[in-house]
Amino acid sequence: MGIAERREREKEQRQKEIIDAAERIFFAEGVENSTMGEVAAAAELSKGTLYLYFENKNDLYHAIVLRGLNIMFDMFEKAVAKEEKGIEKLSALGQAYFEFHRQFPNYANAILHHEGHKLEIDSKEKSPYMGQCFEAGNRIFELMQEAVKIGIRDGSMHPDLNPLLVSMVMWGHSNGIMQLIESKGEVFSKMLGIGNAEDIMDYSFRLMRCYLEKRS
Amino acid sequence: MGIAERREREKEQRQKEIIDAAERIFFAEGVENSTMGEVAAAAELSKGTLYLYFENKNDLYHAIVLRGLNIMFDMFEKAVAKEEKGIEKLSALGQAYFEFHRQFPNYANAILHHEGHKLEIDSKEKSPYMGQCFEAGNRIFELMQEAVKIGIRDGSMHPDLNPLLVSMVMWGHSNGIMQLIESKGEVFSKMLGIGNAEDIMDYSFRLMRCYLEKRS
DNA sequence: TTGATTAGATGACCAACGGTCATTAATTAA
DNA sequence: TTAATTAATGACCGTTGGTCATCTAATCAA
Repeated sequence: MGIAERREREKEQRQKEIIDAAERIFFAEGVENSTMGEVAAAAELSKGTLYLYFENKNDLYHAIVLRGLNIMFDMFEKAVAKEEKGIEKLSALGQAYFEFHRQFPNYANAILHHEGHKLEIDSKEKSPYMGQCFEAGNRIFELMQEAVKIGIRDGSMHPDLNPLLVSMVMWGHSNGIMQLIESKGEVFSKMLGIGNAEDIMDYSFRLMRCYLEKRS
Repeated sequence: MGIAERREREKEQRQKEIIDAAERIFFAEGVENSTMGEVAAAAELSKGTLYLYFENKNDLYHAIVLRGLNIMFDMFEKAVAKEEKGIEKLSALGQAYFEFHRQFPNYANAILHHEGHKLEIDSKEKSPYMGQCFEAGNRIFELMQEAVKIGIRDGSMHPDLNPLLVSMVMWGHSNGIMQLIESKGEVFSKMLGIGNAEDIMDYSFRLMRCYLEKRS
């Protein structure tokens, strides 16, 4: 029964090709300024075919976001693995976060954009890829919580910290900074003469470390 | 020569009425799900008339954002005025920020959404209201910087802090947290049993205070 | 008072887009 | 060879942001 499997592989391949094409188009012009027709042309398919593989434009977009989240998760996993102490794990996560934005700015922006949209709990409009993004986000989130817990246990972090809350806050803070850099970084650096993205990100992480470290 | 002035007043009145109508529509359904036709109907005008007062839908949207930014600025001004020490001014700013979100969630969301969009330095597409939003944002930003400078001068804040950078970071962090609450707050509180928006915001500000206070 | 001038308002109209579906083409099964 | 199933198509649809020739009414000049 090799035919069914081959069909399955071909289907996945097609899907991958469409996402590749969508990345080229969306990243070049922005999602809002891109049309499904353009993506179809880039994938050398008809527009209707796209809808055999994705529910709608937003679903296709979330397929790209999912790729980004998976890359991010891999980088985060390696970051926590290479350190022993909890506080250092978190510091490594911060570096990995920045490194991800440096290496994959397009995926990073896609994620930021995705984060900015309200996620209904009983989402009427939850497309398949949107759901997968939600789960991928949760995995990343659990990675952070685990690091905080370890940090509290090994004494490198303040014992009063609430792992869940502090992870939320760190995630929010990091994305907020990244979004600020992304949206206004150029304006700030040209008008106010402050450094590049790296400097600002670095400053932010240094400040964030203040509230994580065990205060003597 | 009262006619020209009356005309001017009437024009401003019409504009105000259109923005009022747009708020009703946009806030109820979300900008993306609202049409200019709906706004026109709500304003009891034809669609074409809207374009005599606003360049496009986005410009009209930014007129709403501008209202929000002006309210925020007023609240921030009062907040810094009522405290003496720099660190307390900043703390009051944090409270005012949260209070703004509590009192004007619609304006707050509009601002968050606006913050998430890239601002080109030589914006080809800078509409009138978009430009005014940029300036209003700068005024708010200067308010924060001033508070940090005062805090450093009066010794209530760490002397090594860079007013410009730390204001940027605070603004980014705050918006990041608010966006997280807005987009995932419900999910988190229902799934993970953590508190409401106020708790999270409060936790965030308490942590942020760690990196502002003078460390002994 | 009246005709000319001007500014504001209109809504029919257009192009572009996301999304659909009856039809066609190709592959597999009988 | 034929029937049945699956994949792909592109003409088509409804909606939307935005435009523009036309109309209306207030203002002005005489």
